[in-house]
Amino acid sequence: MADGVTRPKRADAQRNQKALLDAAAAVFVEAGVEAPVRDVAARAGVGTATIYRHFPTRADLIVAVYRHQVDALAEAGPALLAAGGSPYTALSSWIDQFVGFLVTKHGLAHVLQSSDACFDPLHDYFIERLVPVCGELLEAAAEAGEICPGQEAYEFMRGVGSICAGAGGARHYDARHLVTLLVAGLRRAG
Amino acid sequence: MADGVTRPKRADAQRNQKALLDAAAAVFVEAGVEAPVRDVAARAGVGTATIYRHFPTRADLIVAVYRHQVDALAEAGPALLAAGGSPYTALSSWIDQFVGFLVTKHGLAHVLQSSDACFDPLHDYFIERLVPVCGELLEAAAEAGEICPGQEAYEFMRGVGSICAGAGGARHYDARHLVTLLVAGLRRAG
DNA sequence: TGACAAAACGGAACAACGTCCCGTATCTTC
DNA sequence: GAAGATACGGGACGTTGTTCCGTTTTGTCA
Repeated sequence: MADGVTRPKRADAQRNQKALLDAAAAVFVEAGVEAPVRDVAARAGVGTATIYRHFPTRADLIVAVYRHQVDALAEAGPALLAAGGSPYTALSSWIDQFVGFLVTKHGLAHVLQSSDACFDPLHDYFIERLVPVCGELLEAAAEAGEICPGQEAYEFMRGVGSICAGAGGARHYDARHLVTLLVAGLRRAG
Repeated sequence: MADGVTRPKRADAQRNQKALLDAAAAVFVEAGVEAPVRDVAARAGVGTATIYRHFPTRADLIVAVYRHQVDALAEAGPALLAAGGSPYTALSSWIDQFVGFLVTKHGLAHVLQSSDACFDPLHDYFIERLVPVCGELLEAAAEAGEICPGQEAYEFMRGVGSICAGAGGARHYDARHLVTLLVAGLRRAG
């Protein structure tokens, strides 16, 4: 709160923060989100301590890199519902978008479901932004009688995330297909 | 082959191997299968190199600890099919047993789906023993018209494993329930 | 029984990584 | 342009996986 009154960051700090974000985005693509901190720092041309100053935990850095995309996903949910198709179709499409997001970010799904406290900020951000949206979609589909009611949104999202995490470089493994099974299962099992 | 002609291991080697298995089983319960190698060695009262001599990779140790239980699971599949219930019920029960096995072994599901080459022996052992069994169950259920045909056993097992891996200490996450959804999805989606 | 060679052992050593500390450099403000 | 606050850089420390090498234990054969 009261963003305006806080003194602006020093120019070099702003520069380094941007350099770190760019470097992290590039390194994450090449080596996954679990790439060594030193690599990100080196690519940004800063010392290792600087990365900790700007992003106390790795999770903070990951959140900063992907915040826009997560927000876009969060906004896509209500849009799909409002688009007029059936709620189940909207749910299905949204989950598919979520899967598409996760499987293209090497290692992201993996750390997302990690129980390591160091990733809590990441976990919390995803929960805060996406679980409510998923909850709306599930509820709408349940009210329309398209799926069995009572499915917890958090649990479901985590299940989808887990299935995506299993995709890490495996052949003969189609996360999209398995998630389709999971979504289809909502129609039948309670 | 020709087990009889290979010279038996030295007495101290046999002793240490047993001590390591016992120690590993205990440490895995307390700290998960990713517990530090030093901890297992210390609990067994041996040096760190000894553990590598007996079990070149961590996966070899894990396989040795859980081999009996995996074998029992593999044998349970045909038994369930022969028991007379519907193939879908047999499949469902068997998968439930698999889930029960995984969720009680901290971290096992997690390393099972790891892409780290160090876990390949573990991965391979599970595939070799369980995928064929799952394939039989899937095929039987498909032939009985209870599920859509064409589901790859490996992919399905891996999906179940991934869902279990997501359970690592999370509250509000019921791996069994999600797997039930996945199994139910087999009936509907292709 | 005693000695010798093979087998196995133990702990130190090395490398990779996450994290933190402290002396130094840079920036803002006046 | 000087002073104080802010931020920086790279080295230091702790943890873990893995390997090397001098030492000990074991099995065997005289």
